[in-house]
Amino acid sequence: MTIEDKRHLRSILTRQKLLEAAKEVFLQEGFQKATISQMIKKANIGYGTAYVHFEGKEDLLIVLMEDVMERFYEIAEISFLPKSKQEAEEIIYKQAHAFLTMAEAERAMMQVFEQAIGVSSFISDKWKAIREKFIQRISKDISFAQQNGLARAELNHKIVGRGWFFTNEMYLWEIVRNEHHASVEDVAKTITSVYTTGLYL
Amino acid sequence: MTIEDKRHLRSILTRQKLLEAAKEVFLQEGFQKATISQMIKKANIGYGTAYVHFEGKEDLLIVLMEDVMERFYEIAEISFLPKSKQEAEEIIYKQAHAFLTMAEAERAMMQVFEQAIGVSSFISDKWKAIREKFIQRISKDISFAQQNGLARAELNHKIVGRGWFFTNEMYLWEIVRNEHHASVEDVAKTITSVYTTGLYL
DNA sequence: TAATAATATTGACACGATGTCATATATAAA
DNA sequence: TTTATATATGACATCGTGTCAATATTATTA
Repeated sequence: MTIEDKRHLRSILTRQKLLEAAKEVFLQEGFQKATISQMIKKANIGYGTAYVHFEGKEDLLIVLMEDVMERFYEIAEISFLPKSKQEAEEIIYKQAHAFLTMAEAERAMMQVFEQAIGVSSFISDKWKAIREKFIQRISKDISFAQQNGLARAELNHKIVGRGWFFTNEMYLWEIVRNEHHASVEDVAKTITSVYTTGLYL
Repeated sequence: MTIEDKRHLRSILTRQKLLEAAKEVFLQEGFQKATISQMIKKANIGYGTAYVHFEGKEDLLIVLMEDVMERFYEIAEISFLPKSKQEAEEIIYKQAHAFLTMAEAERAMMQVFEQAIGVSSFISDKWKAIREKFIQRISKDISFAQQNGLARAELNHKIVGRGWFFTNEMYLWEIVRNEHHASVEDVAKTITSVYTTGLYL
């Protein structure tokens, strides 16, 4: 349709140049130190142009994070219908492992993201949505296991689910910061073992 | 000694006035929106004076947080020598409860602190020190329990300890943000139950 | 006591980042 | 070609920071 629209194409190109420049600057400087000036300079566009395409730094980062966030949602949506304690442990291990592996795979952008969470309530809300998605899923799974007599029914599934995700999340950030001293496998294996032994019958 | 030194007394008074004003501003505006200008205005002192007494916003907050941090260290130092699984659960519950109760008791300042952790690496390091103190203590306790045949020896005590603290810490921040929907007692009871069942024999 | 030294306070200033807006430029439509 | 519309631009106003030479206050010395 508007393939022939040079103006629109130019606009898209400008936007693209800015996004690429912004990514470079974010990775190099971190979220806080990154400035619009650095980005527009690197993209060879005018200062005001940045504000035509985005509302500011936060907006730019959110667009850059979108595919990473999408992958988190995919992990969160992994279905979970175990028939035994052992089967549960296997599935839970895989999910924890996949989750923590994301931290390693996307470390650079996640580092920027972590900084941004502390500064921008907009970005903080984005992460909160991911967190709630996971917790909702986990809690539902626990509930399912309880109904099937696999898990201790006396425990509040929401509280347990949050707690389990919290352990995973904090390990995620440690890995992102490169502050972990154990391998992703060992971490996933150990926390999963304590969790499933503590919850399942 | 220097009780007669009017200059020094005046200096201490100025510092005190600034600290009090800073606290008010921090609580009202949060860490990011709080400005030196607001503080010196409230304290009725000159702008440059603030920089004579403190290096900036971060420095001011750290001084204001010192007694709260001290109390965290006290909780972390609670000794832990259980003789049975049940005894362990009781002690661990108490510690978790005390930890989460701190969040409620110091909610206002902790909210400011949380924001500051995201922005200032200096303050972030302060919290990291508290975290490591807790984790070190917990890991040691696990190790002790393992040596006495109370806990599963095949688990890496450091990984388990970190994971356990992480659950507590995240619940702490939820409580600080007033985003929790379960009582401190229920949270402490539930996460302790899963943890001790998962770890102890 | 007066002069001098030491300490504490001050606000103007330079700097750097943000977001806006009137203007300029490039493209499309008439 | 002329007019209309979409994009791009950078100068500008605003705000917060941290510094520093100047000023005010208190102590010491002669």
